[in-house]
Amino acid sequence: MIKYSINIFTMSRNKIANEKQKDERRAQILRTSLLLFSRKGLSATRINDIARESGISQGLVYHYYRSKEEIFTDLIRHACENMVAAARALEQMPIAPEQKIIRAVTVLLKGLDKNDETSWYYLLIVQAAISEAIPQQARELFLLSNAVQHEVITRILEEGQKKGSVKKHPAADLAMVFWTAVSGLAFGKAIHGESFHMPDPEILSAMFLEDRTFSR
Amino acid sequence: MIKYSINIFTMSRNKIANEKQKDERRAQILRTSLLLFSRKGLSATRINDIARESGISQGLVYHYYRSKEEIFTDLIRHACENMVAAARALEQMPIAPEQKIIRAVTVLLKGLDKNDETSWYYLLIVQAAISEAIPQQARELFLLSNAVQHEVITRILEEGQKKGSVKKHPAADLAMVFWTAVSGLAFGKAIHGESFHMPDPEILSAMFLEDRTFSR
DNA sequence: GTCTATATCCAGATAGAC
DNA sequence: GTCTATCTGGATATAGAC
Repeated sequence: MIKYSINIFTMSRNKIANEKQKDERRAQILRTSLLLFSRKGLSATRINDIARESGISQGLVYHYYRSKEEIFTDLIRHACENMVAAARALEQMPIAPEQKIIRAVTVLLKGLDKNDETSWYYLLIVQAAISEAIPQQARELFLLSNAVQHEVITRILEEGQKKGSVKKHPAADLAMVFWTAVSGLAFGKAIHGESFHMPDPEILSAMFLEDRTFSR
Repeated sequence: MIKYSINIFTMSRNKIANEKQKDERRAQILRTSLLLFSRKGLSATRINDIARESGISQGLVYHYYRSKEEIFTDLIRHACENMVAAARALEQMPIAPEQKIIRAVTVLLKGLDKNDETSWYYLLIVQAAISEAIPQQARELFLLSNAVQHEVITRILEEGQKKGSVKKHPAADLAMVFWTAVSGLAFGKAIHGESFHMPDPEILSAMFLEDRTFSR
């Protein structure tokens, strides 16, 4: 009883510390899971691999997550939130539409090229997109963020078409080719790993912009 | 003894019939496996699923194939052989390089759009490419055929550049973007299924060819 | 919170009857 | 050739000691 009451303070501090440590552990599990999932996919990745690579026991993983699927879905959620946030931020920028396109291409290519968590996220999304054997929730998150990204790029392209800096194909089609190219690159990266060298962003941008956009 | 000798003829005929039936069964297993692998990937596809979808028992699968991996590798081999053969055939055609590019784009897009075995093969290759958890042999086949395809397109692009019909970026880079776009489309197809509508082949071709190639 | 041990389940592969 | 029944291994998830 005494022990209990005099420890309210201490407990409170410990709780905070514990929460912090718990978050760190979770982050650690997420990080190694991200790497493994992005390389092998959900169903070929073993909880055991995740535990070993995280330097903890298999049982402990279940202290932080209820299942492998939950880890996966959590990662997809983070990935999607980041992508959507980036898309919205891009759209809000006070620059010309063609500059937004160039910037989007540049940022995406750089992210893919970096060979760190950022690129792993792309590959994870590729994994999630491609297999039917992923959690329902993860699939929904992915499709939603996909739709948002497509809409944003479509709007930017349309804006550019109005002022004549973007090629005149239907904007939705162009947007589709845009994301197609990006996923193709993520894909190339997934295949060839570090030896894959990204194309010059200009090659890609040029595919959507009118030539004069560059020459002036 | 008698039974044996009088059956030499019959056996011979049966053997032929059996061989034929065996081939059909194998083809049947391959077809259903192709569909399943292309949708869920190697490790999420169960031998049991393959058996059920093929209308046979699980045990019987092992009469025709030694393992799940063998089926997978067999499929990849077929896919790669076809891709390489198509690439070589394209290169040999007696038409202008820019026409070869247009034709390649058209054929690839049509194949992806068809929603039959052809498109499943693309998706299978995507599956194979993306996961580290595939048989070594399958990976090697894939990388080899990839290299060949890349070389073929590079040569065609270079040829076109000489006569001025293809854009002047480094040919190897353009070729990479070419295959990147194709895999991106396969990828889009994998995600959105039948609702995914392929872009006009011209949009893609135009990304590699000089404008005058179309207008003249 | 963390580990080890273990229960449970499921999938790949085999054996053997028909 | 085909099936059913079974073995075996491995992976998820849980229980319980510390």
